[in-house]
Amino acid sequence: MADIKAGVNQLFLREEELRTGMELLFYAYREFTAEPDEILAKLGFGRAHHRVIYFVGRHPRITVSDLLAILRITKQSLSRVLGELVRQGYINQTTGVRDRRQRLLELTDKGVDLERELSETQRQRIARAYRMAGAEAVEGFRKVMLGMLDEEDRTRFATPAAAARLAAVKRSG
Amino acid sequence: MADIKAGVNQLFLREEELRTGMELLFYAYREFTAEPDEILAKLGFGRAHHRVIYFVGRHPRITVSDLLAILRITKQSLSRVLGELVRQGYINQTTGVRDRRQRLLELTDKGVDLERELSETQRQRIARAYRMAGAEAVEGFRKVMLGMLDEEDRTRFATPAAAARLAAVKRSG
DNA sequence: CTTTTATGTCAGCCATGTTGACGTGATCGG
DNA sequence: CCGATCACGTCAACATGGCTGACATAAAAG
Repeated sequence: MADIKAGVNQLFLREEELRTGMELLFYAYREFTAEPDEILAKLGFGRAHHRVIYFVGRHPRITVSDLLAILRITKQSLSRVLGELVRQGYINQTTGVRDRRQRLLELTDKGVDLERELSETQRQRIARAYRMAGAEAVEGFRKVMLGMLDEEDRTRFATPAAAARLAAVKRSG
Repeated sequence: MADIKAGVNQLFLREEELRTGMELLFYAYREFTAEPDEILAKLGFGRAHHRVIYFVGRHPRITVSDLLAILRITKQSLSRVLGELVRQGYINQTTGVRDRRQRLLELTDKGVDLERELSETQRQRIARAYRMAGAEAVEGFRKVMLGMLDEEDRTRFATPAAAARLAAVKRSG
């Protein structure tokens, strides 16, 4: 009897704990995107533009295919926002050297400026959270977040060196 | 000279660390929503329906205003999805007793079933991440995630007791 | 030389957010 | 008790950003 009650109670606590985790993710993500969204709106851009600018900034000379794999959207969806960013001078396209079918993407100076402005508030938010929580908590945060990813994506974060090697192999324009 | 180099390097490490955090959030959220989205699509629903079902399930007899405050969308946007869910028998509306202007929302049995099905994969994903990371890491995860929220939202998670009291006061239909 | 690949483009659809205007019934404050 | 405010609903129009399907071109690969 005591055993059963303990079991049920533990199950309840467990579910409550998991739902708290789900909600933390929801609220954190919502607030994480709110501030850049305001800046973007003034430029006539949306969150999709931000994602493109961010990942092109993060992976200079990335190919369109690789960017699509990160974003997990269709090329038609990407082309709309990417096209605007190129036409308005935030992103450059250069033909790949090794493979001339590729269009390698990179931020212009204007693009770099915008990227920094957009991610500034986000970096500050994370920096604040890291400071408040402490180094040990940050390590725990990373472990849990990594555990949430599928195996495939986890490799992206395995070791910076490994990720860099991977990226270099795939690029090599 | 050595001091300057160290400073610059530390700045670089710090920014790299923050960007890794940003990306973890992006990838985790993306994968977190992917599986429920598939189930929803089969029913002709979208992620917006999921959010409504989730939070109504989480806060039985919640008012429309309170739900709007959680979701941070307009009532017109909410009414579209909420209306569908009510018409299709996933959610019940009952007139508030203390304040007859209110429409208190709660899941029907059908709604509870769908909610469980939708959140099942998400709970599994979090449970797996928690197991892999360990109890101490989970505590760190929670600390960091809380630090990402604005003060206002943080209170929602302060202590379960406080949150329950708050909710009870606001409801009391 | 044929096939596959990387990319682009046109057209149309859908989900979900927005603003603005307006209506109804319930509550509240003076 | 009456006017203001509040909770909620609804109609209309629009924007963003996903999607599918079809088709085109140039380069690489076999």
